[in-house]
Amino acid sequence: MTIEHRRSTIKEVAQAAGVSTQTVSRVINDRPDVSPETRQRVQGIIQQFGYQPSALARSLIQRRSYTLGVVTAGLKYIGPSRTLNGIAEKVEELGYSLLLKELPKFTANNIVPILQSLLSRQVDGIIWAVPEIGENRAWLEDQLPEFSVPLVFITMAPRQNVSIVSVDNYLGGRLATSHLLEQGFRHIGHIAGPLDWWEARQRMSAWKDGLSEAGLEFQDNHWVEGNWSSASGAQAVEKLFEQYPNMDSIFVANDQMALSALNAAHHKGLMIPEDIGIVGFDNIPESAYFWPSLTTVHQDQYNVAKVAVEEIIKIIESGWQELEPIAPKSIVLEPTLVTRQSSLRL
Amino acid sequence: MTIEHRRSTIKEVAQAAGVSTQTVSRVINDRPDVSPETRQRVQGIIQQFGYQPSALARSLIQRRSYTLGVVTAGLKYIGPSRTLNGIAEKVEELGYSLLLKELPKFTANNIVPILQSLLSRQVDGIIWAVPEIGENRAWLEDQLPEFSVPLVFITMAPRQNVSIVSVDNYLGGRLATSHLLEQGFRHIGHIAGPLDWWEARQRMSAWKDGLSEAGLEFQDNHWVEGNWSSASGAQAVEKLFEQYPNMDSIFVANDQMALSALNAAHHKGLMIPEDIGIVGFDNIPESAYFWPSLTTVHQDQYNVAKVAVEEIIKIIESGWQELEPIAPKSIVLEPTLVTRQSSLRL
DNA sequence: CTGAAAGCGCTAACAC
DNA sequence: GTGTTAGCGCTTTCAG
Repeated sequence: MTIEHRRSTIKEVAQAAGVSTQTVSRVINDRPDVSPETRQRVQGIIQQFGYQPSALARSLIQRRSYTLGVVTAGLKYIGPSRTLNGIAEKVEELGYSLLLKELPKFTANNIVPILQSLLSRQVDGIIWAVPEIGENRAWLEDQLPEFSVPLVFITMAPRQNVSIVSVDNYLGGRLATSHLLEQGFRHIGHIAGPLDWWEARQRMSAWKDGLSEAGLEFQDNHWVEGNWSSASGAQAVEKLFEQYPNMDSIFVANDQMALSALNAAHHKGLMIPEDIGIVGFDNIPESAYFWPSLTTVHQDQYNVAKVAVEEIIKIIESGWQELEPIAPKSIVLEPTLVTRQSSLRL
Repeated sequence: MTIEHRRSTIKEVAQAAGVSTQTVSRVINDRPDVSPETRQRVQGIIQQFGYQPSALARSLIQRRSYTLGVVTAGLKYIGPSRTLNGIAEKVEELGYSLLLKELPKFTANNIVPILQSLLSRQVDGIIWAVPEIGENRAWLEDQLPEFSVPLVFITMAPRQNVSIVSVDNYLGGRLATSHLLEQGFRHIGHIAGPLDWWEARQRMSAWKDGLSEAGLEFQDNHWVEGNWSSASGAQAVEKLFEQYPNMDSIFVANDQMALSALNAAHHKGLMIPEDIGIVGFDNIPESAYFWPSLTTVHQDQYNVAKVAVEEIIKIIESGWQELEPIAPKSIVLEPTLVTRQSSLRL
């Protein structure tokens, strides 16, 4: 089986087999109405020519490309790339292809051309895997009603009439906070993610609510905002120690920043978890090998992605079979707490 | 500007504007031979209809899709996803689209269908971003001669008549080893990556050569093989300490495994870098915040990717303009050493 | 069971 | 400047 330099066409195959192009079409589409002999002969020629039908021509006439568009941003971060990983695997598994667009910035606002580009290539659906930040969902309100293909969002605040698959970030924050309380920590600080991120806000609210339900006072200098990076975490933790001298533990909004918190504690000569307990968020693979190993909230981005793909393909297929349209819904997956040395003092 | 539910066609625009489809075509392609008035009228209708030409139909007739195929594997790892990040950004910048295929395994052997699928969608070129492992380049020998579109590989051993963009892994390994020697370490162990990976072998050879050029003996129990993960690094370093008791430093083939080496040293109560020096490879962003901060070899996967995209597009465009074909070449980028606390004892 | 005709949405090549 | 014809590679529809 070789890949011909000049790809052969259905016409050439038909001529060589002495049949019409429709007959070849029937063979490659496994239609029943071809005599066994004809089918065999045609298949022989197909093999011999290394013939492969043009997905392009097919998409054009069938109005269906078996291709999904995926829009992402910040692939250099672990979260988005893990998500893309899940999408790519699941899509492949279900026999679709993937057209990838990466936004130059998380908050890119001229998304119309991106969408146009995807639609002009006849994608059957679009997965929007860009985190919800600031006003970067504003376009949704005007555009969605007249949108021509199914659209599924990954990780954003629930909305009416939109299909969404998310991890419950609020629950994750609650798990982290409760755990620290159970371990006897009473002065829990927080290093937040950038608060224009929906996810960061969710985690922070959970921390606040966790404190207040435990009857603990919350002050504005008990938390500092970071930007997810280890570098920002280093700055944040420094400031937090200053602002909150009797702090005995920190819930950090992601593992990279938590790493810096561990690092800062070492520099100060503090013992972890005796002097200061630390809990992260994400459960990146390395977090089990931090020093000490990091307690963190496990969120399965990979699985979120797979569920999103299943959902959109379900919607696509149902539309194509003219079945009942599937109502948009929010699917929320639950994170879990992974307890390790950085917080366990009981 | 709205996205119409039913996408309009060139024919509809032509009718509405009272011209032929050809004229509309000229307008959307910015051809000069249209009168200003006609052009304006047509553009008005285009705006009004929200008309967007079908990239599919265009690709079909022009035999050119302005789409690149990219084949990757192991997106859950930092390296491949960083590479994809660079590819996606550069491709976007140059006005192309990206069709993404992720192999289920690094060593998947039935790559013909993958290639077929890409070619059947008329990609203008393919970037092969799967690491070279075991025999997973075997297909190249038979297939390449008759390959119909440009193909550029990222990170593999140089070969005749193949376009390749790589980081010089051997040089990286030499930088790491020399640095440890300069710092006065004389008993340098090595935690290798999986040796069916070309990159892992390069790094290891450099370590061996570095030792022997310094007149140091090398023994087979001075190194252990890992699989890039922190978990494997933890096992490897344990074994290495056993096998090589008077070891005073380790060159670890990537940062994740180096993290485990740091961790193991802490557990053993060893001081870093006084008792044991450690150097990693990759320079992941977190490595600056390990405890202590990690000396490592910086390889710019992002830049490799960008160069690869530039190269393939250069080849594509030249082919299309019927210029001199661009000869395949190997482009090798140089890594640099980033010195931090884990190895600096002078 | 098989083929001929028409056309998906667009553009190349030519006419006028 | 503009329109007509033909056709990219395939499938749909309908005739036989």
